Amino acid sequence: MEAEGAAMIHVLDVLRDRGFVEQTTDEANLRELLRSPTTCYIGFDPTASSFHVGSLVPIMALAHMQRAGHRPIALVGGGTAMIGDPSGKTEMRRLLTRDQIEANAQGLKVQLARFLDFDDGALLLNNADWLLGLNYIEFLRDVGVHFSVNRMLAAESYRQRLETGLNFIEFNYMLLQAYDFLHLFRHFGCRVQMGGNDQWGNIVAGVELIRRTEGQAAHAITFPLITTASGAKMGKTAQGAIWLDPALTSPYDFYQYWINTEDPDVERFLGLFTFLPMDRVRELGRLEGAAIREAKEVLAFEVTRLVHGEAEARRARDASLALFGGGGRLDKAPTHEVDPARLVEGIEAFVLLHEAGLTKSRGEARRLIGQGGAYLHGEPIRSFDQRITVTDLKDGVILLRAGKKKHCVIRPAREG
RNA sequence: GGUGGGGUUCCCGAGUGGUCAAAGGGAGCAGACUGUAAAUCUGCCGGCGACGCCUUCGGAGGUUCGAAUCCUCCCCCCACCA
Repeated sequence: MEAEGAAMIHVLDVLRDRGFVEQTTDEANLRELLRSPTTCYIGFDPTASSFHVGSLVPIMALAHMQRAGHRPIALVGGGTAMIGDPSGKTEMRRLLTRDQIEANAQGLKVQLARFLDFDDGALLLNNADWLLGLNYIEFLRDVGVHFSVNRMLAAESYRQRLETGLNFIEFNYMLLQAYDFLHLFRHFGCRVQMGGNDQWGNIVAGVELIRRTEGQAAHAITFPLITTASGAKMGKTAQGAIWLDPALTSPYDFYQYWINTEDPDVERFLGLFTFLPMDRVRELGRLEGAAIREAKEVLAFEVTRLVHGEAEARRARDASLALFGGGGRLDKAPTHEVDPARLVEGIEAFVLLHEAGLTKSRGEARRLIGQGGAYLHGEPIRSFDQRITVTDLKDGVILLRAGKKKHCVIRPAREG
């Protein structure tokens, strides 16, 4: 790989350029280290069977590493998940059983495989493999000795929790994560750990542990906390998290999430969540006014393609264009089927709106209609009990809309 | 274990016998304005074929014509002390 090395941009610059880097340990040495193939890792919590958009940053970072010729390790925290990382969080996490964690880890691997090539060096490990068998006394003697409680208490990650209460099990989290790093260093020659900036203290604890026990240098790279321009956490909406699993968040909804990106975030997100060349990213970022929608379409399409594949991305885009622009196909749009017999009689609008999942209750549907926010084929529905019947079918479907963005295609169910 | 303070609708947080489905703020939703963006203004914001009915104020009982509000027991949380 060194053949084209001269022309290649250093990974660190790639990451920095794209907005991945918040802080690093001693940059000169890190930079030197990364000139040759290096093993690096990021830990992921198996607290669910799917990643959500918030995990895309570390996943992309690992992918960039592999593209640059390094070996990425995705470490599933099967052991640490049984404890719960207190970093930055105000409440203790609920503990999971081994079975749940195992099942979750399987789901995560499938998703990671879209970004990492496990046949070409990338590894998926589970720290339960070495943490669960630890002997307490030995651990205290070998690892515990290297930690100063005073320093741990000074760590930002523990400071907040000190005010509300931090229990002993959580207090040990830093030691275990440091031990993970040491283990990976010993068995896989891993020298770099990456993670969110809230992990800084934990990562550096590992770096120090390696230096003290092995006399070797290891490094840390942390990512900035990614929030939207208005301060919301990435991937969280009022409806819940945006998942990568298509069974939890449909490709259409996933695509819509990105289309609705706030203007000031577009360029930053293109850098973080796509592999588009930065020249192209900056070019798209320069678009202004309504033209910036074009950049959002590129963003939405690219991210959806990475996560769900080309075909699904196209279908999501088609459905989006069909519902919002006209033209395009409705195949993948949200759909609700009703019994044709009921359409002959007619279904009250507020009932149908609720059934189609456009409102949470019938009462909400009534209010929506009352406020003029419910539409039938683009026309406001006038009264809450207006009957929707077969005569409302157009091209075999009825298009309902709640507000500006929530659509549903009503289809008569086929007898079969 | 002791003492004191708490658990209210998605979140924060008022409310100490009726006027409470419960102030205020946030979040969310809709309309206007727009570009499927942001900001702003206005309205909505437990459920129900609905000017009424039903279910909510940690849980279970009780007092009362009437309880989120009073009493009893229980559960949980926090602070200080041990």
